[in-house]
Amino acid sequence: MPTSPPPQPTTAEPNATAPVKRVRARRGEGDRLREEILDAAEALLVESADAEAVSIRAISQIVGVTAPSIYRHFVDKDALVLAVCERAYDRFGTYLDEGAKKGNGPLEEIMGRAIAYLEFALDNPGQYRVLFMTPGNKKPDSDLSATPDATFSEAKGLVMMIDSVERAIAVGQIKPLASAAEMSIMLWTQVHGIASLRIAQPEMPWPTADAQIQLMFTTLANGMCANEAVTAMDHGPKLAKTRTRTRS
Amino acid sequence: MPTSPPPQPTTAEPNATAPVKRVRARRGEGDRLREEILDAAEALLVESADAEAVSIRAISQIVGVTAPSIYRHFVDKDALVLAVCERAYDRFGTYLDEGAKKGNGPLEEIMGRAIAYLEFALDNPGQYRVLFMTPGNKKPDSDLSATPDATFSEAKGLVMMIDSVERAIAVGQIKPLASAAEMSIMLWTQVHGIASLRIAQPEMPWPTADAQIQLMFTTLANGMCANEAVTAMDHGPKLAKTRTRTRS
DNA sequence: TGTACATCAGTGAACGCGCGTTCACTGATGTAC
DNA sequence: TGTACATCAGTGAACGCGCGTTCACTGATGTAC
Repeated sequence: MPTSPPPQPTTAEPNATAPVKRVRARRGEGDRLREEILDAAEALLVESADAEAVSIRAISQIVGVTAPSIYRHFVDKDALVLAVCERAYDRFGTYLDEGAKKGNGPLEEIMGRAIAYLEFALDNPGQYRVLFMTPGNKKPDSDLSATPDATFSEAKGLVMMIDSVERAIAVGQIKPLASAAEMSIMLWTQVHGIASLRIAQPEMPWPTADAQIQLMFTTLANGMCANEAVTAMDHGPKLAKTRTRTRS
Repeated sequence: MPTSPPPQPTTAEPNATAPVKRVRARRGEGDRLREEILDAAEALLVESADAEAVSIRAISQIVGVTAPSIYRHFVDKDALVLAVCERAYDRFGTYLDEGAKKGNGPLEEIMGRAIAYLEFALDNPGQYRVLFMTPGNKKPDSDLSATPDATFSEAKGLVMMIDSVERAIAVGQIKPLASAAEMSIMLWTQVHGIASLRIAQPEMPWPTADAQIQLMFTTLANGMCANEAVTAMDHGPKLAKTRTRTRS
């Protein structure tokens, strides 16, 4: 049974208009604000994909609450951003899984995953940016060194991809040009390349995303070079002097 | 003939030690500080590839000058950052051209360019980040709409790449799976994918950059799928409902 | 050669701003007796 | 059923900080006479 709204203090209208006039959460409903804060933070992240333009004050204003009340739900700003990322990351993972489920057979799973990846990234450029285009502390530092192999298994999507590739190789759908892990990473970097360049340089006259991913598939399927040209490609290390840049 | 240093006010040592004690530039040498400012700004950009942690104050401190003197050389911070980017962009372009020159024949030019691209990106992650991993105003907005086709011709490296691909197709080294422009963009996104993911996620246990680009070449050369699997790849549009995201 | 003066590279103090965060508080809600 | 009280969601004022930028200035350098 809905309780009657509390009388407004002194301001003009008692109920509607004005900046929303939040109804204060009930005793057990503390988590409601928490979710609203996350929503607002994510919204800010999306519209101004612009770095950390997201501020505690802006978030609190959207939610219709004062800045300090955020600290009742998150110990500090980092914790908030982390929570936003985790939520987005989870949704991303779920979306990829759904994409994979659409196909039957490992090759179609892989394609489904790649397509879902690109869809999610282009539909959620702000989230994609913080998750995959920005260096640094998405996860608390302690976690990183905690489990040595966790770095990759944390990237759950990649693990699933490796699994699909292994099966595709076993079934004979994919040539084992390298280990399943290396090939999965290649697929990841390729689709990430499309997504991230489009996001970072939206003003460029790109082909449609569809054309791009189709060309990627076609090239993977057919190979790009005439046979007599292939020999040109086989000589030792390609990169000179480059510092490794892994585990800086 | 070196003029004798001016007497120090009251502080301890008259000449050495202490934070460097800049010699003030001569009459015509105003541009010396300008270059030093650019160097410092770029250095900051590199070491803290972390967004715009670069501040006027930090720059001026490195150069050994007070903050306001920067405004004698750049009208505001945006102009400074823009100048840093332009300088880096020029160097990048030069480096790519050198990489291309090493090979003979269009296919080797393409590979040389791709390899140089990855080298530059991994050796200059800070610069690469601002140039290709961060959305927004690298160029003054006016320029963007000025010349309609300038958006791509501004990306000089891509234009050169398209040229190489055209020649490679003409010579029969590359199969025309799509237009030269589309294929060039694909090559760009692929190598960007490798570079940008390594830069954004340095803590991941990546294969060596060399292994990655070799696998990319190999895959482009050979195709990745067994022939009987290829048919699975040919069906209409792949992406659902994704908003176009170009020219937002 | 000597002096007065214009030039101009760089200074030092200050501005207003938005930020993350703290602190003591208010007042509605539910509970114990 | 009625009252006193603990709980706890949210407030309002204030903090210190680093930022980009401005302003009037200083004082060495080069030039004109």
